[in-house]
Amino acid sequence: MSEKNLTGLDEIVSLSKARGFIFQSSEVYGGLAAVYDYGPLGVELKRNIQANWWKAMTQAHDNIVGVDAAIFMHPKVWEASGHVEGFNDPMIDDKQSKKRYRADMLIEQHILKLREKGKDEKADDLQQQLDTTGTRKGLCEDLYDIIMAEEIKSPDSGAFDWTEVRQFNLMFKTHYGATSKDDDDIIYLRPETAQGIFVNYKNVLDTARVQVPFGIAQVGKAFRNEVVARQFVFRMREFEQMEMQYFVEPGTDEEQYDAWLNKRMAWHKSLGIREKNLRVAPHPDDKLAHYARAAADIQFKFPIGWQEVEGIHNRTDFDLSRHQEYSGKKMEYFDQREQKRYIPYVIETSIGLDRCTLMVLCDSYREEEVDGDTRTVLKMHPKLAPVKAGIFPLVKKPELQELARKIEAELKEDYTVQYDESGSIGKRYRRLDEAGTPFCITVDFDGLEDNTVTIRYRDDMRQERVSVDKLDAVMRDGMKNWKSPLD
RNA sequence: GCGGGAAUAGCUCAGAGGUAGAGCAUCACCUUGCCAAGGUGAGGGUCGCGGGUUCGACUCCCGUUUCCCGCUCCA
Repeated sequence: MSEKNLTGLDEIVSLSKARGFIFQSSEVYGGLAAVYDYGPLGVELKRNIQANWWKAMTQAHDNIVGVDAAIFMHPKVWEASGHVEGFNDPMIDDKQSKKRYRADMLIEQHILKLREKGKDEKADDLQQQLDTTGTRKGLCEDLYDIIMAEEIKSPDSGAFDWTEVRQFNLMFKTHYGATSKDDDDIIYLRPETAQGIFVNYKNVLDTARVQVPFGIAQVGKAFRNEVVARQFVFRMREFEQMEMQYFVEPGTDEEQYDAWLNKRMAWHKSLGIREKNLRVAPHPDDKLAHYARAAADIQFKFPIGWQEVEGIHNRTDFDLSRHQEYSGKKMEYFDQREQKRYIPYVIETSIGLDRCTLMVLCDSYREEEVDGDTRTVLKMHPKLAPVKAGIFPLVKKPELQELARKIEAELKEDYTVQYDESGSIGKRYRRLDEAGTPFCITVDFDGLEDNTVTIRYRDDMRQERVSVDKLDAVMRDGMKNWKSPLD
């Protein structure tokens, strides 16, 4: 059986639309950039992944609990977290070299040069102007005016060919309150779900009878005004995170970090993702985020290259300390046994649900040659499949329809199933191959005599004769013992 | 954000200054005894959107939106 490798996301995008996994948002109005909607198959797949994660993180551990925090949060949260400060840089682009600079840094360098040349008076004047930016026309305009007036040139190209100054704030703003229009009433759509966990850390500690080390898990939407949002659902402006923050005693954080990195990698494999397409990529120390002591990505080999699906971070006590500072509320944990007090360190596991869904689609997508014909099939783990079984009468005869409907009604109790009697039997098999459906059940006339049906497997198209009573058990086994087809 | 390319039916695409086609998909009826290709028919597009040129624009020009590739950016 020969196969074609994906060379880009095109096939996935087409299939997603044609079969109803993922659509572009507001398509009838021309689409909204970097926003996507999940269709009937997509929502099932996504929810299955989410449910699997939730179970693996909460149910499977006795010291991890869940929360569901609101998207809106007090604006001070984002001051404490560092997002307000960190996302407000005014940037300017050199049109010649295509390089981007922080506008205020350009001016500061220029001032330094002036001082080197002994033009202190001029430098003082500029410094004064720089210190008062935002008081004349506006932050960006004031900076731009200085650069224009001083004819500051690009450090790289020496060109004087600038775009205007723009602010890249990655947080979405909105107004809180129906009549609000003042800047005072601005709140943000959360750029990460983690803060919803940190601000509830005390509540959980006080109510859930947990002791360090313990974890809080959450699934929810987050929003970022990415400068470049692209590549289908890989980088979206509205996306869903599945996060777990694990609170540990300082000093044990490195060990816990390693442990969680391993556990999370194991989870990805448990989804049936092929090992050759997974890897861990540690962040070099100089690339670490402001809050992190150590960080690594779990990456998947997408058709567009190795890309991050999940991040594991040692966030230290940065977040809790900052919230203690900004809120004035104690974030310490008191260890009764050791009689000591400390602010816990936090190990974060943060995975993009949309990226994970895309990963499953990419990893399972196959185009196979079958008798000179191309079969498109999604060989995903059966437990993730949007539709678990197709149920077909071999031909459209009332007796067969009746038994097929009866089987459908029974299986419906526990599985998502699809009844189909249109077209040839082969066509129906192939149709569900594209939806990743692991089992197809076909009712024929022999079966009316001995209460048996044919079950056909998606991965190898193998067929088996089974008793109707055993269907549930056969499917259960098939799901439990499934192994990713090697290629 | 910059540079380049693209946008025609649900999907993949052809076409062309005189108001659009194919394959697949969808639906109906017939057929069909286990791997997409049987028969008959049907639905579906103001050719991304807005302007302009023209007797006439899907086609030419301008703008805009969206997507793709590269750069840039990326908590």
